[in-house]
Amino acid sequence: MKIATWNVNSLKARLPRVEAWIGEHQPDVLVMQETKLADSAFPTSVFADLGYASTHHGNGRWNGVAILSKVGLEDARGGFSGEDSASVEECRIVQAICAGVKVMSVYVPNGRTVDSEFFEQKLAWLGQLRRELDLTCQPGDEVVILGDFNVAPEDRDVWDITQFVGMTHVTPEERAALANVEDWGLSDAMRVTNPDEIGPFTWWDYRAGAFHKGWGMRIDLALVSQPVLARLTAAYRDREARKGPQPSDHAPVVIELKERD
DNA sequence: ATGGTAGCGCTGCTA
Repeated sequence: MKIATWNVNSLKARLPRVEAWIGEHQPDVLVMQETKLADSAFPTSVFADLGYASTHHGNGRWNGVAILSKVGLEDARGGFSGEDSASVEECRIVQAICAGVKVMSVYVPNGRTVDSEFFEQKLAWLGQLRRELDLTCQPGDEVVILGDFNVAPEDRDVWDITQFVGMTHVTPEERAALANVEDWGLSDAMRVTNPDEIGPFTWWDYRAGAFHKGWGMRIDLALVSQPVLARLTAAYRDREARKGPQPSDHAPVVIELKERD
């Protein structure tokens, strides 16, 4: 079972590349972030023609998350489960059961600057994500949270930590909020399969030729529960997808799971 | 060229 995540930075702008990527990589499940679409504009039929059931949670201009699956899509639901969560959620989470695996597509708030209200909202959002796990499932379940976390878990997950003094994505507060999610019972799949590497990076700024200079960050993650970790055979990012005309600024991350024993 | 680029959508916001 191949599960992929990709922040597409506008599905309208990226649809041809997404279709091509699906054709080449044939994921069983593909989750996306930053579709920037309203639900009514989501190209359900395009993906259906490719063999995928889909669910989308978006308002239009900002954010927007989706799940595509050709192995079943049950109990699809957008937003957090707790009451009064709509204001904090902002069309940044959608989930479904795909072939018995609880799959979540998340787009964690950017945080902008450490002294802003948006930074506090980012930390609160990650707190809500932990609460969602506590409320809706157990660590012994098969759970995968994939998406753009906008947090680099370690210093080696950015190209030059000295460039990040006073910046978001690397602060102890953000890393603690991410760790609090992982402490529920999740492992960072890419780090498990690449224990000694720098990165590998999944995002490069469009500006200043950052991609070609290697100025990237590893902020797109696949967090897996222990039963999923036991099935994990590979985790990687597709750097090729960042190349060529009109790329997203993010590369897809893929995990592969063996059949259940 | 003294921030840069991309997307949305039409003015500036978000990343």
